[in-house]
Amino acid sequence: MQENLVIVESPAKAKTIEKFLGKEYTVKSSFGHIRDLSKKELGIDISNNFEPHYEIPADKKKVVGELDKLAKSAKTVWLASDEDREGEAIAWHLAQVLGLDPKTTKRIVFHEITKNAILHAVENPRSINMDLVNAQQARRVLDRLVGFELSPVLWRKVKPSLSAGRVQSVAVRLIVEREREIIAFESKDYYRVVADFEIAGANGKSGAFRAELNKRFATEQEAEAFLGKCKDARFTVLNVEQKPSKKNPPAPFTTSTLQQEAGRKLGMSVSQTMAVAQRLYEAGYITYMRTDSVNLSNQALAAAKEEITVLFGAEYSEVRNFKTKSKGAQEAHEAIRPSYMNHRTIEGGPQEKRLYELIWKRTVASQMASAQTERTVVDIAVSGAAEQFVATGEVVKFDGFLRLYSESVEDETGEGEEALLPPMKKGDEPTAQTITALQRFTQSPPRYSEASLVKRLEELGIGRPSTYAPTISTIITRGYVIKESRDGEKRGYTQLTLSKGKIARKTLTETVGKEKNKLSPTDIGMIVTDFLDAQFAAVMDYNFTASVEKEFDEIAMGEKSWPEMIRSFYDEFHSKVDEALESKPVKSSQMHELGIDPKSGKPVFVKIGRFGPVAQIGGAEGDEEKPRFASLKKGQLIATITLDEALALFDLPRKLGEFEDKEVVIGVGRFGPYARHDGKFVSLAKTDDPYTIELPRAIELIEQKRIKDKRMKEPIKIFAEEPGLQVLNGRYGPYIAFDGKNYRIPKGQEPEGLTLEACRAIIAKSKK
DNA sequence: CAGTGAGCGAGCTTCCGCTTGACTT
Repeated sequence: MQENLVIVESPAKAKTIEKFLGKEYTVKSSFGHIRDLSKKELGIDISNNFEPHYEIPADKKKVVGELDKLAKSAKTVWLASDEDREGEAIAWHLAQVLGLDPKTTKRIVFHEITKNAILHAVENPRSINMDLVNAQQARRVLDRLVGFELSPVLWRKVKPSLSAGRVQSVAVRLIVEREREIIAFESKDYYRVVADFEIAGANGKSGAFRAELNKRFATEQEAEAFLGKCKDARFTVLNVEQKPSKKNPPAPFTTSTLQQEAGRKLGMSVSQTMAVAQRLYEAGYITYMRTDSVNLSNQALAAAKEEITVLFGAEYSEVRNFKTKSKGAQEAHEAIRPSYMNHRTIEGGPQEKRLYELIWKRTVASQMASAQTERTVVDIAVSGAAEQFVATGEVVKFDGFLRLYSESVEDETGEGEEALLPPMKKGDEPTAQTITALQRFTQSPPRYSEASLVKRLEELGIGRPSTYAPTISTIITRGYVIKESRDGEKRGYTQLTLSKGKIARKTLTETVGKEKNKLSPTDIGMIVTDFLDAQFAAVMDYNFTASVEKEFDEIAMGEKSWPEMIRSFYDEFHSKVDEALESKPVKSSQMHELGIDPKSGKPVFVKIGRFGPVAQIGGAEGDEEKPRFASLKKGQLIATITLDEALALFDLPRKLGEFEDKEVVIGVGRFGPYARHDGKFVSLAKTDDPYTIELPRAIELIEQKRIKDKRMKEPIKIFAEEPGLQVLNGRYGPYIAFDGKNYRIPKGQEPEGLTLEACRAIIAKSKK
């Protein structure tokens, strides 16, 4: 009989802890929650104090069965789930399901996976904190009520299969509101003036530097007038100011900041980042990746200090403790950090390596000295003008953490580069080589990226580290939001240059609005947001989560009863649900007229049709002829599409001509632009434009596809001894086909290198 | 799954947070 059973949430954690605890302890994992409200029904008895009905989901039965067996035969069961609301609830559900005796069941917690922390926890067990459990039940019940009452309202009033919830609906609202700001934004132009100066140095060598005028001009005329004044002006250094400044390293990674930096520096999506981090965690390279804590264990602090001293010298080390700023943080874990500070790199795929290195650098940098810089600001007067030029320079006196890491910023403008300035003093008279007035434009706020949306949600205290990635995928799969890149448009701008006493005017072009993987709302996203906002303002409020969190905290402190808290929310909420069910359905089929089609003379409409947003020519009242339809492209909105854009949609499908006596047709389908020939589809390349592509190129694509298909069908490997066994290429990668059945090849095995014995082993193994 | 643009209307859809495999050809 096993003396002790310890139950944690994660299997990787269980493995590590088992090593620390020795032979008398078996450590198992619950794989997260083991019970939940029914999947199909509400699972809450509203008239009976919101009594929840919990079930063990089908995919948890096995784990629970195993734990039950072990618990029955153990003398002491230790519940070691995380120390937060959800962890406490997991412990309670385990105690309930496994029928554990409160007297012999011990609840233990630790924030870091170190031998000392765990031994200390084992020496200081407590019992389950029911107040904390109740706070979790309140959270769970509230989310269920909101989600399962709002969603059916949407099915009835807007469209089937839609969803709404405390987190996702607010996430969509953020994106909708940002889009509306962008639509309403009117860009204004202005002129900024930059001068390239030269100044004679002490040793006869001259130094060059750049300065910007402290005033921006509203019109070209004003800018030109100023350049005119500069023609014969004298430039005098008025003031030189030097100020030391200090830059501190950023805190170690949390889930949210890791997602942001991996997005910006490595171009990874939020879900990619989490998948790679999961692999690093399972391989033992990093600590747990779903955390809101910036805390590092003492052991980690000491290891970082040692590593920094070895790599850069003791003067680069500075031990720092960071404090969590984000709302609602529960801090059950450490920050995301390398398990071993002295492992600068790891074995693994390129993504694993890069993400690990990022985590390593960020963690180590957080324990490094501040960077010391000296900023110099020089004001330069212009004779005959009130404006002044300002040159700023920055010299790094001591690089500190910058030697290892600098945090990136989203949507950098690239303006205001800071360089080293040549020595100058008051009264010096630099000469202006060229003075340039550049037309610039004010910019609309940027669309959210996945990571910047996560950042905003975290600031609002909405969602948890484990839900950021799933929330994004939910709002995309529901069709509320799309992730899209835009090429941008060309725009001309004016440049005035004063050089050698003459002003030259030039028009240059630049690309604006180029975006990669940004989030924007769909028409349905906008309609649902407006509907919910009008009917359920309380839930859609950005502070809703924060205010219910406050109440959950009061429940956790034992100051409030959870059914009472839910009751005071629910009664008003439910009456709003009833009201909304009485309201008129949202007129999603309402048509907006864009204008007249010049070819047919008929009106052009856009509306939400059965299959989404659609443009329509004709079909006005009294028109006998059948209207023509064309679906809007991804990213086009009913609110903003122009007549020309709508008309362009009718140019597809296009017949290009014939190839091998069969028609070649270009269209745009669910998977993007395609060429259709002889009943087969070939996707166009990213560089091909469906509106301009010509027959020879389409034939090229069709022939390429044929070669590829043929290659796919050819077996990777066959064996003379066993002709029925083949290694083939399939949709999901290479696999083994044998005796009418297919077998996947385990990770880490090269399909080309498989021997017949190895294949048979794989088959035998999977048959078990 | 690569178009579709009605009128019999069944039965279905959905939340947030904790955690990982299982498994498609």
